[in-house]
Amino acid sequence: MTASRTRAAKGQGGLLRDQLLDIAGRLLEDGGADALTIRAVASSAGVTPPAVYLHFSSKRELVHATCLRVWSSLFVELEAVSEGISDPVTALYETCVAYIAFGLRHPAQYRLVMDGEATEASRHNEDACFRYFRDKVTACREAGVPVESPTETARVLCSAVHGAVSLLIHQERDTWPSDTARYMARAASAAVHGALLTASPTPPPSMSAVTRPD
Amino acid sequence: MTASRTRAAKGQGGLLRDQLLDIAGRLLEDGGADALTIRAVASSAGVTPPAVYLHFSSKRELVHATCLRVWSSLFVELEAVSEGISDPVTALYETCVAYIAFGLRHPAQYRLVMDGEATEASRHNEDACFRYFRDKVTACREAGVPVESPTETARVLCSAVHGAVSLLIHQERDTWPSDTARYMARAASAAVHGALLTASPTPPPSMSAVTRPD
DNA sequence: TGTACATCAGTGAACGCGCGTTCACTGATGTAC
DNA sequence: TGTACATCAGTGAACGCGCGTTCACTGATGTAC
Repeated sequence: MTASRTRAAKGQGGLLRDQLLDIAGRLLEDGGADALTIRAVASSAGVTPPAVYLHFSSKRELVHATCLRVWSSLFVELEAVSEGISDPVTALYETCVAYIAFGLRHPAQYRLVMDGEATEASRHNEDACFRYFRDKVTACREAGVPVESPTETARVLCSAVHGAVSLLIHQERDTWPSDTARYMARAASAAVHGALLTASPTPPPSMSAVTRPD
Repeated sequence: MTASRTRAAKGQGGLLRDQLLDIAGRLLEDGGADALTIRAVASSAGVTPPAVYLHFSSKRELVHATCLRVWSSLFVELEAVSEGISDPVTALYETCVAYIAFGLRHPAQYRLVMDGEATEASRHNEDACFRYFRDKVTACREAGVPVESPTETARVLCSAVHGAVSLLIHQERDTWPSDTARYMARAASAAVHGALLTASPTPPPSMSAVTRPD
């Protein structure tokens, strides 16, 4: 529906491809996954639907390329966090905060990659993300934190941070906690404490386990 | 598609309604949310699509009724758990386990009520569920666990158990951890420990906070 | 330097599909006289 | 006891919709001779 557009020059057909991906991202933000259709993308680009097929062989591939973009921007943000943090537990905590922040900042994108249908590439990226967290857990163990199984611990950790994102983005924005930063910090803190403190043989929770004798 | 069916007797038209809801649940289990269509429900019941409108005024209402069933069976299971558990922290923990178990046992139903579009009634039930957890947290506080804000703590707790369900049901079943019961216990334990131990002013996670001097 | 041609970024119209939903109708059954 | 009638659980055919996708075509542009 966007106004006229000048046709790309001879060798520059590929420019449309990037433009279509930009638009796909914007559609996702504005209207969620249902708004991401070939026709909407085309019309937003000021182009007819068949033009999309010049660059993506199917809708599936368009969605797939959109997902890859989301994953890579998430990875960039996560990797930027640990730089200059020497305490591995603190680094893990800040990684959790960054993950939650990313999800809350891009709810539709987050839903697409996590709730969307699982392609092989999406599985691969999910796995890479999991391994990223597991490596951070392993670093904690190497620094002396008692962790029996980094894989199991990372799974618990990931489920907690995923939940922190997921719970909010599946409800109306006006029911979100007033102080989002505080929520993120608290959720990340609980995730790390919960995952690491149960990483060595621990009795199930009971009064005596959670009250500290003063 | 199910074989012939004998038409209901004179006053018994309502029988079809329950049958349609049973079928809706089964379709959900077998094929996910996409499989839940008016036409599929009708054809599974051995009836034509317009017959569905004798009992539900729209697809939305059919879905809505299906959601209500899911919520009420979840509540029944949660409430059965606490009976006979005197330690409130243990009761909270067992509630978390039961919640996760329910979600993993009914993935499609869980997705429908949590990821589906938010009707007023679904919001009401989500809220009731949240309050259920919050009351359990409050019980812990009354027993002496230091909890600054039960609402905030319950939110963190809910996000963790929701994540424990959500993370698994959004991936292929063959990538699930081999020992599901162990996963549930660990995730629930981490959720409760994480939520309660950060419920009073706590420094952010760091090496010194998670290593116990022996 | 002019012209024929190949290239390539797009267009325009149409396809079949499954969906939710509507509408006029049917035919068995309990009930009133 | 027999018959006309109202009731009501369903049918059958069709509607419009937006979708992904296909196919034959167009028209500007760089290039070879």
